[in-house]
Amino acid sequence: MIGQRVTRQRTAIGALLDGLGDFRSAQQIHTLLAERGEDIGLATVYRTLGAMATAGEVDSLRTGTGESLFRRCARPSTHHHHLVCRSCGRTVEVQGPNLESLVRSIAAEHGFTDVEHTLEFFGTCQSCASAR
Amino acid sequence: MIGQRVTRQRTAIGALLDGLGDFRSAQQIHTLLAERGEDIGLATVYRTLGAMATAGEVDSLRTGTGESLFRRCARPSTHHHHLVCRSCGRTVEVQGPNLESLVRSIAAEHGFTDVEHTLEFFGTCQSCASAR
DNA sequence: TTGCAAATGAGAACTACTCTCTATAGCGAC
DNA sequence: GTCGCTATAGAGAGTAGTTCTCATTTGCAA
Repeated sequence: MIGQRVTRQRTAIGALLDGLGDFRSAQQIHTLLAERGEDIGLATVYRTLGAMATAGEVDSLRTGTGESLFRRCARPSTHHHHLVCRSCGRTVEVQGPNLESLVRSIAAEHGFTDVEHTLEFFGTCQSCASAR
Repeated sequence: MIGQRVTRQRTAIGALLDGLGDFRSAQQIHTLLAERGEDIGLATVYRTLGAMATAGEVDSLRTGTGESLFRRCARPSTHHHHLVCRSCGRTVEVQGPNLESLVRSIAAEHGFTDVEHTLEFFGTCQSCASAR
């Protein structure tokens, strides 16, 4: 997993993420764990999710309101983007345009290095739209 | 400008943004105003920038750390993206790929509506790279 | 079984932002 | 010019989300 030790907390967080298809906030994950009877500190949830995101084991993104969302992705290593429902978090992986060459050319053109990009799509999914 | 009244505060914020090419946070703008002798409340800076962003008078984006940055753009109405230096905020407007048709097709494919997208580039500019 | 560093948890702290409420001040009418 | 209405401003409290601190616990190699 992340560090060197396998703990009850990390195992529980990993297991929860495996059974969860959609993006969830750290707070939601904390609540879901509590509902499963896993009493894990919020700080530990944040720490673990952060470490997993750094290790590339989960994908993370930020909503327009500044909240971080996490999700275990089917294809963690390959580059992809997400279409996320802004009300329920339902997530679809989408194959974005290939931006690698664009990134390289704009970086070179303007003398920038270490250029990263963020591309995410937010919308309202069918069931949330009809629920309204 | 935004609402109906022209106030000292709004004029000062507008003038500052005009002389500023790069993305700045609300807090930085507040500090810059104070350095110019404009004693304007932080809440007013936030309110004004928020209103300007809603009105399309300034562009806003969020950094990876969840901070909102603001900038008066050369082409406010036309759709464009930004390459932003993560240490000094230096900004270049870039012509991104045309995502409109992609957005429409993925929205239709997955039954999503009101789909928006965010695409920003963050890097290190030449002077910040050599300063290190 | 022991020792020790990694990991946890509770709660304080922090950051960025928003709200509340009273005072101030644009600006159209006179 | 001045009056009056009400949009706007400012101070400071409040909020949400996240991170830090530090004492305690625990995984795991020896």
